[in-house]
Amino acid sequence: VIEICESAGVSKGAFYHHFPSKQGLFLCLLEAWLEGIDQRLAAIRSTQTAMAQALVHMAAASGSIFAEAGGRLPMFLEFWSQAHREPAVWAASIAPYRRYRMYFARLIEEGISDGSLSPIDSQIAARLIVALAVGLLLQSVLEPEGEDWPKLAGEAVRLVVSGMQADRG
Amino acid sequence: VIEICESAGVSKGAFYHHFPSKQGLFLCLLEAWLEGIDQRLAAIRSTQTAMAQALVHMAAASGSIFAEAGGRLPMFLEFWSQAHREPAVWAASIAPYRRYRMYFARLIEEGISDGSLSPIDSQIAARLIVALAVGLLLQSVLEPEGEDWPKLAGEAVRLVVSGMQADRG
Amino acid sequence: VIEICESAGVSKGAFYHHFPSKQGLFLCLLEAWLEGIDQRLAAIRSTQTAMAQALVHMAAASGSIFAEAGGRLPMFLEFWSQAHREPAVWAASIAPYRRYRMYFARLIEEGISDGSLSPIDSQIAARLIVALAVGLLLQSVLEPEGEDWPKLAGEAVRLVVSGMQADRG
Amino acid sequence: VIEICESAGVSKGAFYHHFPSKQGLFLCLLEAWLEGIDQRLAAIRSTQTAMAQALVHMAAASGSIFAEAGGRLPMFLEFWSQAHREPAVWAASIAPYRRYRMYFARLIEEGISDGSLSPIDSQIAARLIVALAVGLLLQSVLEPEGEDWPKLAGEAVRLVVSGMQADRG
DNA sequence: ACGTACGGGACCTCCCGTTGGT
DNA sequence: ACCAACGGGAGGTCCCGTACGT
Repeated sequence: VIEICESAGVSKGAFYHHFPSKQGLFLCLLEAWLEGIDQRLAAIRSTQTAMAQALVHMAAASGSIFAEAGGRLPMFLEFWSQAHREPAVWAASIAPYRRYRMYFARLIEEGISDGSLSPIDSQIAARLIVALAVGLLLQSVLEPEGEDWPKLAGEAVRLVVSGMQADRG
Repeated sequence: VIEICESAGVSKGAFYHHFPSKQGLFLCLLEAWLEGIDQRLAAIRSTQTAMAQALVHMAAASGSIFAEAGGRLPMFLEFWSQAHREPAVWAASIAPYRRYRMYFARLIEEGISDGSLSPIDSQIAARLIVALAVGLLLQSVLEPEGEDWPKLAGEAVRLVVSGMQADRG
Repeated sequence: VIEICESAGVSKGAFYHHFPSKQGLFLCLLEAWLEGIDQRLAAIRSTQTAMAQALVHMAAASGSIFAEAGGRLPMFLEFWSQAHREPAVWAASIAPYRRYRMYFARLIEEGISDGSLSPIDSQIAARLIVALAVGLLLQSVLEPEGEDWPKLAGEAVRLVVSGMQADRG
Repeated sequence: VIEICESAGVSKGAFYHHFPSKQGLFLCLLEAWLEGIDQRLAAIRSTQTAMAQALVHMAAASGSIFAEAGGRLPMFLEFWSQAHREPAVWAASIAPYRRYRMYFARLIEEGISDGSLSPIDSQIAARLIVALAVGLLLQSVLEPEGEDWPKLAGEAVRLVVSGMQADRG
């Protein structure tokens, strides 16, 4: 907290006037970050009619997400490793996980409806997408250099979508 | 550390007699865990001729891996969050990543050779596999209940392999 | 201080506009409280001719004093504990003690004069009265429920006055 | 806590190795203090056959109690003014109050049995005794100089016992 | 090999009082 | 008269690792 306040050029008193706790700040930052991601995803979704194409575009356009993750994920990892014991904070921290799972499940169902995807299990596919995204984000944070992560994400999702189109159960 | 020692029924003195530090213990645990995984992967690989099938079997047989991962989340989080400060931890964190990436890249190349997979980019596919595995593991430890993770992993990998077979670039 | 202000529905700015400090408020409250007590004691005293009866009536009529004391415990504790560090607080804490001691000493002397009390040491008796009053007040705020404190105070003082009448040194 | 540790010549680490919290230390000290008082009271009680005399002796022999109070009560007052919000600590802090009330109530009942006291309400009389003791202790702490508190306590209790013997309800 | 007591220091949180503005 | 934002610093707690004994 001292470090944060010094970076921001304010005092600890000011910090605790604006945030109920250190975790309160992190939850705010998390929320703001995810909101930005949501907006970008929604924007991409609205420009595409076929869901299969929308998913691929989302991955390919994930440049800003990877760029931001480099600065934020480490912070959140540290936060989570501390907040791990407090149920309330913990619940708020993993809620986004579930949200994205539902979000992508719905996208996939729409993709099945519009015919751009095979009739696969949307829940499984959504977990796959989320796991892939999280896994790639983690890798990118651990090895930020020497790899074009957005491009890799695009290719990977293209491959997965390819499977979603080909799969016959 | 105290918590760990109490769980084990020993004292801190005994702990520091066997391990150089807390991170030292975690490194040991990680190493032992990965070694076990390696052996199981190798065993599965040796029973299958077609690589595509081997990958699916690996995922489907991941029950013990998921079981062991449960409760290890704090360790992972601590590792990841410290990887940015301590080079030793960073090295230990990414080494397994690299190893599995190369391992799966080779598997995929063999799969392409034996015709069970399309001629895709093995590096990209390997990263996809690793990211998917890590992402699913993370999901499983975040929500350990109410889900058959090994089965889900099997389905997910089947979907991905399906894509690896269908993909034409 | 924040708590006080929130209870009052004002802000800290308003508080420090009206009071020099937290202790300043407490001094005001103490003063106002004691003033009210003084008036009530004087009123009772004026209705009684025999001092022994006056004392018993004062105790029996202490209902409002006990009622007001309820919830003031934090204030008393803060006062007492700070009296050792800050001379100003110390002075404000013991002044009422001294005043009441002298007040009751005079009452007792008058009681001896009018024959309603034995010729006891008025200083000692006054300290006894004050100590008893403070002790009962403290008990009442520690255990506000399940006890009729004014009645108990009346009985206790009757007992003490009984001793003051019987005592032969 | 820093202050305490510096006085004791140990480190904070050592402190929290021996006590669960600062309040834990205070509760230990309180317990030790009260235990000493209990022993002295029991010793006096055992040397006297008539309870009325025992009470007077207890008060007259309270020199060590007053002497110790000067050093400890301020500490406990400060402690209580902080622990005021925590129910568990608070309960442990006021329990002695109740214990002494019961203790003296029993003493008084024995005094009534042995004929050295009139048949008064033992509960009321016990509260009176405790209130008197606490009130005198508080006064002695606030004004440690210029007064022979043990002697005053002896005289006061003699007066009260006098009332307990004379009282006819 | 193992245990107890301890050192040292970081960390979050709290809270009184001030300040500039309205 | 009143308020939000803030400064400054004390304070309790936690926890990794060490020292010394057995």
